Amino acid sequence: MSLSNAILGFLSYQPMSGYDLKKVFDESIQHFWSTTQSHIYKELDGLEERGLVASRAIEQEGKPNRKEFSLTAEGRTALLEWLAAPLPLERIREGWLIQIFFAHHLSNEQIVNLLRARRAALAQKLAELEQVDGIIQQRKAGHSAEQVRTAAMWQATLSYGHAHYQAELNWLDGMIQRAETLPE
Amino acid sequence: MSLSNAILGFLSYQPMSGYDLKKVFDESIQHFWSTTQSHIYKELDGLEERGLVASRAIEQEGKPNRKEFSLTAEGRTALLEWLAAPLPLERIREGWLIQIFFAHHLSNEQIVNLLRARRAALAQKLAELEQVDGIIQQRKAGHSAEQVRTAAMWQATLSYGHAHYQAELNWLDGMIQRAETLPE
DNA sequence: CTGTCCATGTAAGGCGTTACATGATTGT
DNA sequence: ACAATCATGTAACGCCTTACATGGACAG
Repeated sequence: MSLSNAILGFLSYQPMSGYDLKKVFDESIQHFWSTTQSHIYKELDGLEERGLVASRAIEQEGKPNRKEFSLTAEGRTALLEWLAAPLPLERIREGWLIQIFFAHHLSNEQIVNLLRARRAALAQKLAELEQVDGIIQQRKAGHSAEQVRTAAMWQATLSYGHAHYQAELNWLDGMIQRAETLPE
Repeated sequence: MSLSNAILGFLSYQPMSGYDLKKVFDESIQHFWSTTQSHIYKELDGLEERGLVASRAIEQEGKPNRKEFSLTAEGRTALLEWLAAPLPLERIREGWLIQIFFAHHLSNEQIVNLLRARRAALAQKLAELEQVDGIIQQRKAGHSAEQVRTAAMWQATLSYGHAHYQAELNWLDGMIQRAETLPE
């Protein structure tokens, strides 16, 4: 559901091939939604069957032919409907909390190692996020209402990631202290 | 991977049937990991094939027979190994951020509605978390090192959820303000 | 001459959910 | 009378990932 709507969203800007879509995914929403080429191709098939997108073949010289997809009127309607209706909350699903839940089987030192390793990985993700911020600044050039709105929403997804990583970092710092003084 | 290790984790306390496992899942880790009975049964089959758990049939009167699973020595080793090794970070995967990313297609009012709806849902989840806290207090009775450690880790998963919900709530409050004054 | 870009896909499998089937016992 | 609890599973499907296949153009 999310993937197909993301595809509709990108096609609302301009017609694109599956290959193009993979690139824009990686450039703009990869920090909160990743996907694979094969999945995109499959999903495009489904979308076409449902009449939400239409394709046309484009012959090219020196390069493989392209299959370009564009939004149909129904596709645009479906996108707008999906955008406007609040989604049900997905519950937290963090495999690594299972580790924490049963971590009392480990030594305090092992627990602290676990937490520190995660802290380091998280700090690196945060740094990567800053780079996405750079990309947004580059693209932001325009001043039309539409461009300001688009940039604001992009930035919102970034600050969401920022807030979450930062919250977890703080939690980890507190946990590391507590784990050090647990009765063995 | 996570589910099978969660099962091993619970079996490290005592032998249990698939039915029992579903209950302890719902009582203790449902706030960050949900699952279904059918999935548990399937996973138990796999675990038994791999020699990490062993089953025995127990006949009962007036009730359906049980199939009780217990950890084997290999199972215990596998659990301890899995617990001690840091897991790779799973990337953020929030379908609803796709909504936000393309929300510039909506009116400011619609965007604010979206944010407020999520805010309400989130506040309710937070309240539910507080209830889990009550359950922990009940169980905490003992004072042995083992009991203190177990309770501390349980509580840690709770405060993790708390931190995340609270961070998102704060983010939402900021976003609602910004969305109200976006150029249309 | 090695690797990356362009471009489209197939096949297989893992993880997870929903719906369904069965049937006795106990509580309201 | 009706629903919940106890207890185990099967079948079908959805979402997603990994690995694989193909092949020309172009840059180092």
